[in-house]
Amino acid sequence: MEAAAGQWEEEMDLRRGPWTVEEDLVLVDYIATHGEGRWNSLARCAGLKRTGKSCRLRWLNYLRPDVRRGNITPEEQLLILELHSRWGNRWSRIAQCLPGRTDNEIKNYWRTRVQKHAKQLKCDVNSKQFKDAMRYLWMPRLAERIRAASDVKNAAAGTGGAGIWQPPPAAEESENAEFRLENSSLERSSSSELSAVTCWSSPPVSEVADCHSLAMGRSHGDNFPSEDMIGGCGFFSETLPSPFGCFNQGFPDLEQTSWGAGAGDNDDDFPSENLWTPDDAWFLQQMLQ
DNA sequence: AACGGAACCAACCGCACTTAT
DNA sequence: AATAAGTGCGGTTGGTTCCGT
Repeated sequence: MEAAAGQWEEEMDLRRGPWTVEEDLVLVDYIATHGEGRWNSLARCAGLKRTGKSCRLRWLNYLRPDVRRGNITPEEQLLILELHSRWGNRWSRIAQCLPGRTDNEIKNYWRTRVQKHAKQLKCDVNSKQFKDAMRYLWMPRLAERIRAASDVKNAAAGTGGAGIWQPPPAAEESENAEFRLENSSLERSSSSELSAVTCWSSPPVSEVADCHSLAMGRSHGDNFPSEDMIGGCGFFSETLPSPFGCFNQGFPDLEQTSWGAGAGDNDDDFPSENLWTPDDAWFLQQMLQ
């Protein structure tokens, strides 16, 4: 039977490339009736000239009813940055914490938006410099935006103060809680917008300093960050203790860095605002001194 | 209006791991 | 126990869209 499946794939003139509406309908109908799984036989039985892999990918990334489409919200951006700092390129794991988002979507977001900003800073996206810039500039700024937006919303609604988004719990705790959006203060409103508010702040020096000893001596190469590192630190584990300990390995030549986003930078991370401002340059200069 | 480059994203590929035979 | 098939994941590619010139 299994051998027959392989033979079938060889003999069939398998389609590749973008899916047609007809193919989507066939796949959705078939899964609605028979359920998902056993993708190779599913593809065959449904009469789709696609590999099982292709069907699975199409279903998971696009056709599944709970897939969220549309722009990544600031709250989601913040969560992605935070989780990536913990887990590295564990896209599927990160995606589990953002209901409705797929690993592919998050991966694409990272590769396009985040790496673009790294490029602006003329440093590698995995470099310590960039991670610190994210941590001490980008993330607080995102949090501030979220908070400001919420303040406006609350003022309009006449509701009370915003909740505070605490730094994610220690990994041991979060392994269970997984700080999913739906269970956190980032809960979605019925208008499908994230209603709650967050207040991000840099970790206290002492807290991160505790992590430092664990983080030291480890390279970012293999399986970064390691599980024990996560468990031991809990929060922002792999950085140096304080903002003033950052960038001490040298930041790209600030004079030559294009702090403003380039032409055509219209992404919604900072609408009508550049990510790296001259103020940031000053801030980083102070750190380097 | 046309062109070119950048950005975006759906889909594919290869590999590793798990499960079934 | 060995092998094949199924599944999941991260990396990469290529087509499309957007935007500035």
